[in-house]
Amino acid sequence: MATPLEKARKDPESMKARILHIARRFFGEYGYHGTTTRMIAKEAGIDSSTLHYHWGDKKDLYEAVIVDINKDLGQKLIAVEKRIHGLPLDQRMAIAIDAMTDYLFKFPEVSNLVLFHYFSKTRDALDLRVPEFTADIARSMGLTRDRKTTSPRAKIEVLAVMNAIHNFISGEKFFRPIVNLNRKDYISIVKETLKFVLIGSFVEREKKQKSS
Amino acid sequence: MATPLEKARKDPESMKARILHIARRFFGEYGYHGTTTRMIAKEAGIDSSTLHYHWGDKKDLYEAVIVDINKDLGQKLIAVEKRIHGLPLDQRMAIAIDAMTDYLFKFPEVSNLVLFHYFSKTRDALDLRVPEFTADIARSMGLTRDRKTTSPRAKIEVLAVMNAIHNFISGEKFFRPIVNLNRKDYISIVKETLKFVLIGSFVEREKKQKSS
DNA sequence: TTACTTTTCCATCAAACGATGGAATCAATG
DNA sequence: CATTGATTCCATCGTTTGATGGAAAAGTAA
Repeated sequence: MATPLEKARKDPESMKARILHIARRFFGEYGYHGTTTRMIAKEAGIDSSTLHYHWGDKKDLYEAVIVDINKDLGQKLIAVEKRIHGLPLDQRMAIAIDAMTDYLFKFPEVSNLVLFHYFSKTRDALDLRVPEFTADIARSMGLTRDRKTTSPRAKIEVLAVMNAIHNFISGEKFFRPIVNLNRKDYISIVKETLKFVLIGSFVEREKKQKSS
Repeated sequence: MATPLEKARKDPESMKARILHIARRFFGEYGYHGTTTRMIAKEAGIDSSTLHYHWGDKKDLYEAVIVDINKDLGQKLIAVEKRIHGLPLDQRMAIAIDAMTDYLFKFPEVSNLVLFHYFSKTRDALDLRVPEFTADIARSMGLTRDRKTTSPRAKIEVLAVMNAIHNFISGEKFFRPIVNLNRKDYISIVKETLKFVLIGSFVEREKKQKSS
């Protein structure tokens, strides 16, 4: 029952996990085609055939990476959901944005890989079913009227918020020189701006809805 | 004085322009490493050596593509700026979001390439200086107090807005199945949502600033 | 036509890439 | 110790990729 990925996640010291971790970073930075198995193997200090021994083909390793980061992301989202449950909307959003931003700045490959997966195609036909969080987040943020279905509008709103966060993490190397700030200041100004831009409209709408 | 790119931009019927146009699409969809010169040549119905004859190395072609889309983008931004000049902030933002969204949905490679350029590295050492629009947009939107300098905060705000737009264009193939809408409805709901999310906070802040 | 230039294709190269078979090494168990 | 299984490396294969030289074709001007 234990898949290779589960094994690797349980024992972070294993070579399997070591390779997976490095693969996350490289695939995140250079994308699927921009990353070679030799790059990963060299960084891990092993031969590329050892990599193949543990994870099979490049495609298989990439799929494992995608599944891996989606598990991490899902766990983090659940943890955040618990923290904000029951609070008023503005606090819910502020805390969620802070927490997710901190987390993603710590593991930027997650944002990198999510965005790569959104925005680019791959020549190799790899079909990976990725868990879909938009509906859950929409529910957690109280954007769904109906308990069961989530409207397209609500999902689009969630995507707008999530992507806004991912962008500043993945785009750091490009954006930070533009604003000319050190990493610490960049992170703090990003968090401020995200909260400023993203929260206002939602809170305002909620006010109007309650008053009517 | 006429660079190859300028030539190609002036005569859209030429083989040079034809290759450039196809290269835009492929580099936008598959990224730099995900695109092969053979793919582009095949799509253009020519031999890859003909491609090389016109544009030189792959790196050179890619650079030409980046410069090309940045010129297009710059021209579009200037055109939009003229339309919104003098209007109140909420209208300025609404019109700009509408216009840019329409434009980018028509030429999605532009968003694709911009985001690729933001979020991913390339193995080949290609250093392209890309024109930087954030300061101009910030000025055009009235986010700069000082005439000459643009604060980091203002630039980050501009990036947040621009990226929000790019995301929904580049992410269409991924997001549209999630919301399960046809293209027309997707575009319209994206525009609505962008205006809803992005405009509110800025207008609200301006109100407060004026009243104080 | 002829002479010359521009453009295109064909054949091919060297390097990089993903992948594999098999020998060598290490670890665990009796 | 010997045996077995798991792990790692080395050598190498077949393809793909970017790139080039040179012939063929198309276009231009006298």
